[in-house]
Amino acid sequence: MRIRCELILHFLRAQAPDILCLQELKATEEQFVSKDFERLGYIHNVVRGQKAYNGVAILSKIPLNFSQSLDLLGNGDARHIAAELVNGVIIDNFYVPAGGYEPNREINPKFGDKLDYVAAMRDWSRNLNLRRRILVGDLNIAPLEDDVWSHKQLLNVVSHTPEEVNLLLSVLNHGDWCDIVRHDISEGKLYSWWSYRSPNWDAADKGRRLDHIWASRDLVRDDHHSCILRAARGWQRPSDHVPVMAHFEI
DNA sequence: ATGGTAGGTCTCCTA
Repeated sequence: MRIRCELILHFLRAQAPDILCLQELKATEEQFVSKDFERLGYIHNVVRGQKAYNGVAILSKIPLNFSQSLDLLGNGDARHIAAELVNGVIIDNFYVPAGGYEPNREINPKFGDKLDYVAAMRDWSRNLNLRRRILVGDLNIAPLEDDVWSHKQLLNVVSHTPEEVNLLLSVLNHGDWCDIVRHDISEGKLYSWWSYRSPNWDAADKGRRLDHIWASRDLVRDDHHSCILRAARGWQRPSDHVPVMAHFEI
């Protein structure tokens, strides 16, 4: 996040969202400098930081009633922060574990942690009274065939295995969330992430939709819209993720 | 069939 401060400010000036949720800050709360964000009107900010790894934040122009942070694995990872806006809408911002390379929890404990984390999200979500609530984040899972460049070639690749996909869909369905970006853009391939390891990301276009915005059903109206800012992947010193945006009339 | 890049830091670990 620190190395991408200028990119974030550029995005905020250009798009001026009311709220920006960040994941994988790789910074402590002390290292998270919010003065520049405050200058742009984001004065209601909440951060859950961690040295070198993880870390999540919510930048907001809208006043917040309170914030909280869940530790779903009980290991101290900074992977969630939630805030309630003054209008009563709660935003949950998650950074789901990436899960390592081998999609087998017997030989790769990181994959087991990922499965456990998403299962804990399902149990948490199931007990919510789901109204006026938005869930966003780097969920590190691309659930649909059109969320990856090749469904068949990624079936055994962490982020698109049936085990992960079914777990994520169980969070979505048991909680009765609406995948608002897919609701708004229902047809065709849709990606939010392109690996750094592919030098020609644009031409090769081997992307995945790892970043998501979900909403409780009561917030889903006819007049909202979503978009993914693909162009941001081509900016100077880009992140491998691009902004996913949704507009709500609340 | 394999390796490719990036960031933060413990010169390696995680993504």
